[in-house]
Parts: sequence; C-alpha cells; structure tokens
Amino acid sequence: MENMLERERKETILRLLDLHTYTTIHDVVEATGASEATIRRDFIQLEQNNFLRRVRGGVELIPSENGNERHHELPSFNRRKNINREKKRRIAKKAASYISEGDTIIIDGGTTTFHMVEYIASMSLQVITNSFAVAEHLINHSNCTVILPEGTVDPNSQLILNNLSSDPFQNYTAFRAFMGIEGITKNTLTNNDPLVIQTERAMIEHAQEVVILADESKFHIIGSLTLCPIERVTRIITTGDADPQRLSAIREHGVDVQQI
Amino acid sequence: MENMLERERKETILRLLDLHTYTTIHDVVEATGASEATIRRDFIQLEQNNFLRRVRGGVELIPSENGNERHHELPSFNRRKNINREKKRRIAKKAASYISEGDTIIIDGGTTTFHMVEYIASMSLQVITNSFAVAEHLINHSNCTVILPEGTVDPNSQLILNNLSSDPFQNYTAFRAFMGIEGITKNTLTNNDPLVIQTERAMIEHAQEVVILADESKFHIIGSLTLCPIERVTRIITTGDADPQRLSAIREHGVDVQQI
DNA sequence: TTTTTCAATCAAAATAAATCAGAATTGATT
DNA sequence: AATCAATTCTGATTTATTTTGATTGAAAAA
Repeated sequence: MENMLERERKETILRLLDLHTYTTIHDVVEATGASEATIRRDFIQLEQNNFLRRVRGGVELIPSENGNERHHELPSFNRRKNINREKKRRIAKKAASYISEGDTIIIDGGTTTFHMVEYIASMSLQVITNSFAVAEHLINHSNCTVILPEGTVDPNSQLILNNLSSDPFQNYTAFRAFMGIEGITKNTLTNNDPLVIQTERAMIEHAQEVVILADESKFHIIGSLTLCPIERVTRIITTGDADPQRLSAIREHGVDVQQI
Repeated sequence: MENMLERERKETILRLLDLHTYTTIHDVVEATGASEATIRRDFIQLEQNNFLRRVRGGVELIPSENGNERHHELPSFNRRKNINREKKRRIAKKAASYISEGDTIIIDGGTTTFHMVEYIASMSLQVITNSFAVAEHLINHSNCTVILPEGTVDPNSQLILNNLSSDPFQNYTAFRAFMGIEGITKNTLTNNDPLVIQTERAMIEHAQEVVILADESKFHIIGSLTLCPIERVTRIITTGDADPQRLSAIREHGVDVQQI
C-alpha cells in the first residue's frame, strides 16, 4: 500500500463510510497507511465539500434529509449492520483470514457476514452470494467475480429470495461457505424464515466447509427451522463473551470454535 | 522499450487511465521508460487537449460533468452511459411513458435502457432485469420489486451473464420487455455477444410486447447474431435523426416506430 | 484525575516548475 | 543523397511549492 494518491485516500474514506455509515480516524489510517494528521486534513476537506460530517473520533455520513434522493435509506439493513458493529467486524475479519487469493467462496446474507467485504475487497475471489449488498460492494470496489442466484431482492434484508427454484446454486461449488444464522443449539443451526432457509440449505449443500459467523447472542436464540446439524459445521467464529459451557458442548461435535 | 514515440507514450498514458481511471507519474515513467520531465510535459499537453486532468502525483480521467466526484468506478459503463446522454434520456423517457403503475416489465441491460430508472423510480413496478446497475438503483431509490436472473456479474457492462441456464426467466412473465440492441436491419434485431443474446432471447420469450430503445446509430450496425425477427417487435423508439427510409421499411412489418 | 482526540506548528519529504545543454528531427539548400 | 542550420524534443539539474508526518499543548471525554 505504497503512497496512495490523495484521491485514493479520499475514495477509501468514502467507501468505508458507505460501508459503515461511520468510520474512525484509526480505521482510515489503517486502511490507507497515511498518518493521522493527513487523514484529519482529508476529513476537513471532504467536510468542506459536503461529503461527510466530522464528529469526535471520526466522520459520519451526512444524514439524508427527509425525502431526499440519495439513499432511500435501505431502512432496516443499513441500520442493523451498525448494531454491535465492532464485534461484527472483528468476527468478519477473522473469518476473512481463512480465505486465500483465488478461492471460490459462498457468502450468506446478513449483517455480520456483510462486514467481510471490507476485508476481502483487495483479493481476487469468486464470490457466490445471496446478499445484494455484498454483491454491490464487491462489484464496484473489488476485482472479485460475483455470482448471484435467481430471485427477488428484498430491500429490507438486501437478500435475493427465491421459492421457485429447488436448488438455486445447482451450477456452483465452493470451497467454503461463510454463513450467518439466527440461532445455534448444541445440536443444530436454526433460522426462522422459510424463504431464507431454503437458499441457505442450498449454500451449505454446495460448499465443502461451512464457517459460521455468530456473535454471542446467537447462542441464546433458537429459530423455528433447522438449517443443518452442527456436525456439518467446520468452524464457528464468535466473540470472547460467549458462554464457555455451550461452546465446549459444541466442540464435542468436532467443530472448531474460535473466540476473538 | 527503447525510445517510445511521443504518440506511443500518450497512448500508454491514456490506456493506463482507461484501465484505472487515474495513474501516477511513476507508473507512466516505468511503463514508458521516458523521464519524469517528459511525462510531465505529456500530461500538460494531454490536459490542454482535454484528455485528462492533472492532479498532484499523477493524472485522472475528467470527471463526468454531472458528477459529484464520487463513483469514478465502473469505468466502462459509467462513462458509456454518458455518451449521447441526452438522446438516451429522451428515448428512455418516452419508453417509460408506456409503463403504468403496477406493471410487470423486463428491462434489458445497456446504457440506453439504464436511463429508464430515472423515470420509473416513482412508480411501484415489478421489474425483471439482467442489469445490475438498474437493479441497484431501483432497490435503493424506488419501491419497485426487482427480480434478477442467476449469473455472474460483469463489472464492465454491469450485466448478469449466464450460459448455464437454458431459460433464465422460466419462472416469470412480463407485459412489456424494454430492450436495447446492437443493430437493426429491416428484418431482424441483431447483437454480437452470444452470452448476452441468450439472456435477451429469454426476455423476449417471456414478454407479451417487445419495445426497442434504439438511437439512430443502431440502424447502421448489423450484429453477427440474430436476436429475433422484426415482426416480434411491438414498438421501436428512436430519435428524429434516424433515416426515414429505413424506418418506413420497418413500419411495413407492422412495427410502431416512434421518433422523438 | 487519566486518557483520548483535536488543532497548530514546523521540519522533512514529495512533487511541480523552470532552466539549460545535448540529441534528434526537420527542412531548406546544395 | 548529403550537408547544415534551425527547431523541437528530451533528460538532468536546480529551484520553488505543496503535502505530509511528528511533535506539541489545548480541549474534550471517561
């Protein structure tokens, strides 16, 4: 990451903002390799041109005025992805660390897995995803090849949904599938939406390894529908505050549980 | 790489620019073998001829006029959609005038049809499209339901491509399909890309009426692949400068040709 | 309090502009 | 063709300008 042009830095800042609606000086320093002072100056200039608003510690998107064009404000998804943002990013970063250049991977929709795009944008991957949000960022900001299933895009969840196709991914095979879920018991992964679970089952079907991204809360939730038995899972990435007893119960099924 | 001609150097610069939307002095020095001073002079000349804009450290593409700086991305598509922008918008606006609230329509990819999003954003439609760019705008800036086919997204054309599925739209039916094409003869619609034409044939298959958006240039081009016979077309929307003779030849096949 | 973030300052680094001499090209002339 | 002067182009060097990053102390949060 040698000596970025000013323009590249500013694009990076705006991209991070697009991704997270808020970003810190430190994030940008890390992403660009420039010094804190320089990033501060960039912030000031971008603020003067009305691209963002400075707040203590970082910058944020200018809230879209009511009824304004720019970003109809993806109601639910954009808000939800920022809930427990830093935890989700930590999990996503760890998940991304298992990916190698050139891999073919599946990325499930959802707010936790979404944060993986930040960490894979610099790689060249084949990415199969049912998340329109993931697709959008990778297509416009990376060299990844993006493969989408057929379906209707739900603006709230930014998921591509389909109940017409028995196997939306019949044409594809991936090394790893990175999945979000709604709930984990010691025996099964669960979810609530029948439309979503259909696609997710297909994803698991077509991946050799299944990696689950799950913050601590998932261990308290049981969805009404079974996604798959826990043995099918290769690895679970979760945070340090997850209940050790539950984790060791899961480990007994041969699952590699990573806490970060 | 001995002693490039001035012309070669400038071509190299423009090629690098086309590829990355910006480039640095050092990149060009390395690519051409010329000295920094020479490249600087080339930059100045190219800037005077309006091929690029100098910025500190390098040069960048001239931002698209209406550009709010952002989205230097999508190099190819974003630039191409601004070529003959006003003509394309007039055609697209006319096309959109045939759409009613609640319709189910198909929108083909391409730069002309893309401009339809501006005119349908305020409606509630079911939109089936192979254009990722169209999908993105409608999802984020309208209440339309967006339906996508399975496939790989090509960043240049922003098209969702698929050669694995015999009929990508088998599950759907639309009232009208709004299509761009590469060429029109008096008997047939033509295109060049076999991957694209496969999807487009499926679109036509599943629409009752076919509306073609074609600027004047399409009447001079013949693609190598036949999309469909002209009789299948309900309506062609083109500009006032199209050759009247050709148009009346087409009208004889029962096509409603609209000039605006 | 202690810690973090911010703004201001200044020296160092990077880039741009200006200058000049040598090389290449041109074109007029023989 | 060949020569030569004039012109243009190039690259090295020097000078000026802008940007950057480290340091400092003030201000704000914890």
